[in-house]
Amino acid sequence: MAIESPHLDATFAALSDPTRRAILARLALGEATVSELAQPFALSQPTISKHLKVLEHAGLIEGGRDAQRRPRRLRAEAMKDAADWIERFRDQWDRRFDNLDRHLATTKKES
Amino acid sequence: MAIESPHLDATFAALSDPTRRAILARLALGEATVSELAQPFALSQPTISKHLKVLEHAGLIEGGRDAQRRPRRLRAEAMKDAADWIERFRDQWDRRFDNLDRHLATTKKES
DNA sequence: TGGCTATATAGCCATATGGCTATCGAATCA
DNA sequence: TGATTCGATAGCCATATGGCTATATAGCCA
Repeated sequence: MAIESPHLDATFAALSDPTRRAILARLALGEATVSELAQPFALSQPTISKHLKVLEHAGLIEGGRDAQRRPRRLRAEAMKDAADWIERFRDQWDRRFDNLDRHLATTKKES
Repeated sequence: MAIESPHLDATFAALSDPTRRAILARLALGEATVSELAQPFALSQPTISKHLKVLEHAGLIEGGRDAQRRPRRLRAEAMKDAADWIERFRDQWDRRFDNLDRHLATTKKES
């Protein structure tokens, strides 16, 4: 278990905001410009740009250029480490649910 | 895709700190008291308590009591939603790696 | 060139975060 | 009872975060 990881820090921090998660979800469908990304939100354009910078800093998106547009696209690979980190706990929550199932089954049988 | 989720916010935010991730990793091995949890870190006891509160608020841990001790244990199920959220992108990063593999294979063949 | 469009940057504000020390409260033990 | 131990809480500080408006920059079009 890596004791420190600025990359994980940045990734999880980036994912902790609902606006940024929505942006990532949108980008999963294909690249989009800043104005397209901003459109669903009641937030100013600079605020969206700030969110994009956070996502970029975490490596979760990257930007190209198309004239005066800066289309962003997803870099889903940047989520891999975060996913791996969480997945290590999967057996523990599975086990929990198994126990619950077993418990419910027992309770049912007893009633 | 849920548009808002305070629970996901709190979970990802909790995971964004290396101290807290280390605490979770420790708790994956079994419950532990505050002083046990604090021991590996060069941080004051109140600072650890603050981190524990963040983890508790995210539902990632829970506390019991044993005399004047408050042993914490992991609630790994609380990671499930976060894991599910991330996993939706897995095919995208797999595809990326597949593309890379294919590209490398082609390059190799050509050289 | 001038004006419009797309985006970035600067600067401000309020709140949150992560650290600390000092202190309180509760339980144990001598 | 009094001292000790475990942990929580209060209060302080510096920095980060998420929002805004105003403005700068860059590219396109008339």
